[in-house]
Amino acid sequence: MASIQSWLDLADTATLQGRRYKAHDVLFRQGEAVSQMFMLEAGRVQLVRYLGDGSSVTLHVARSGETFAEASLFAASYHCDAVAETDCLVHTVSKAELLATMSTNSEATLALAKHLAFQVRDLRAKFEVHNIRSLPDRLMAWMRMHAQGNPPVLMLDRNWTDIAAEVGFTREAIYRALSLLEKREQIRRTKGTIILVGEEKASKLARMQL
Amino acid sequence: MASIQSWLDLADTATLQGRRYKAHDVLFRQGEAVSQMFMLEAGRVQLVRYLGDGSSVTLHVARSGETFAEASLFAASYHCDAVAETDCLVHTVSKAELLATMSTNSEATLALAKHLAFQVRDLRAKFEVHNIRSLPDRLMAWMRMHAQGNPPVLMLDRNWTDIAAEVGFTREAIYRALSLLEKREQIRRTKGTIILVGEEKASKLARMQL
DNA sequence: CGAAACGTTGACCGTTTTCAATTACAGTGG
DNA sequence: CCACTGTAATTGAAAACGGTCAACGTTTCG
Repeated sequence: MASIQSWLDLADTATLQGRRYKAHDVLFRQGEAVSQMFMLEAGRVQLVRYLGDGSSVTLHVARSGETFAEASLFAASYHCDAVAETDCLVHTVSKAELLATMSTNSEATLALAKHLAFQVRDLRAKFEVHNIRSLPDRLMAWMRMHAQGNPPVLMLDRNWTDIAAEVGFTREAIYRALSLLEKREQIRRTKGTIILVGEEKASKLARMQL
Repeated sequence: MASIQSWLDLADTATLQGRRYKAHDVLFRQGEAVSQMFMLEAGRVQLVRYLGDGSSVTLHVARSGETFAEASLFAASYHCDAVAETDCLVHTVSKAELLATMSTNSEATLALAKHLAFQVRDLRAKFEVHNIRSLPDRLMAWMRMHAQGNPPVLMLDRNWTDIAAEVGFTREAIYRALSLLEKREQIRRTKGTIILVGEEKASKLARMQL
């Protein structure tokens, strides 16, 4: 949230408006002229594109803390619909104001670029993890990515149900994978933390047992 | 490729250097001071982070046409290794030059922001598709996302093997899904193109047969 | 205190992966 | 113009894997 505020802060604070929507409310429609960008404080917003024949594709589901419609800043009209999936609270910034600010204040633009660059890096990393088919492997990759220190230790600040969703498997499957990894001695579980055991030590055991 | 060039063009063209690497060559190492950013013209580059215990995680695999290490522009040192997976041709831009240009030329910064914003939008969309579990559904979503016109038609410029990889399933599974979708009349295949049949017409049939 | 959410494990079942085999082409050299 | 070769497109069958359902103990929180 801190990083998100950072570049929005650069816009004239006065123009930053908070606004509430109820579930199913429409924030904007495909084709409408772009008037503002958004930062979701709470709730979920669905971005959907409608095709010529009436069918649709969900392009993204924005969650609390995210900004969205950034690309619209560079387009004349929105290229998808934004509909509140739940009640939500968003902050809106006028496109015109933002562009005005950025044309003079290069620092503001840099802040935006930075925000986006990190976003890209994170999304790519997430994507890489999701490309791993095997559950144990994917989970290990996810844990490695979030672990720190030597040996790598993972601090669990969220519950496994959440993590399961992020990793892209069901809660149950994750638990099974966890106990498998523990049996293979690739990880060691303690209340609130997970220690990732080094390849060398673990892989020998794993190969024998399986 | 056009859009990628667009913001690199804004950097002093003289400083834009082409450079070749052979497979396994190292472009930069984690911890090194950031000196440049990259645009991959051809080949594949792996971005890998090493952990304290020597194990590693792949953060991303850059492919031809992509830029990478954009986030490093805002960091003092690279946070991962970049290793050529194949022989490749990259364009490099000095970080110092780029920052200098951007501090005065707000247009250049906006161009970068635009490039990144589109990247974010595309990645999110890709991600959304990958979150669909069912192969037929995911494939339909992918096709809808890439189709144009009414009825939505998909022009096949790549072979299915490639597409299968992008969609996140094996080649064989995709073929099976294709024939299933055709049987259900959700799509109609002809040499080089696929027509997406409207929900209404197709879904009735599908429900009966299954 | 009780309901709801979280953590955990087992069994069963449907979908995908794998492995294997076959067909369809496009380009190549004779 | 044809046999020849390699890659893409298909389809089949068996095995592996994760989803779903079910059951139960444990926390959490109003």
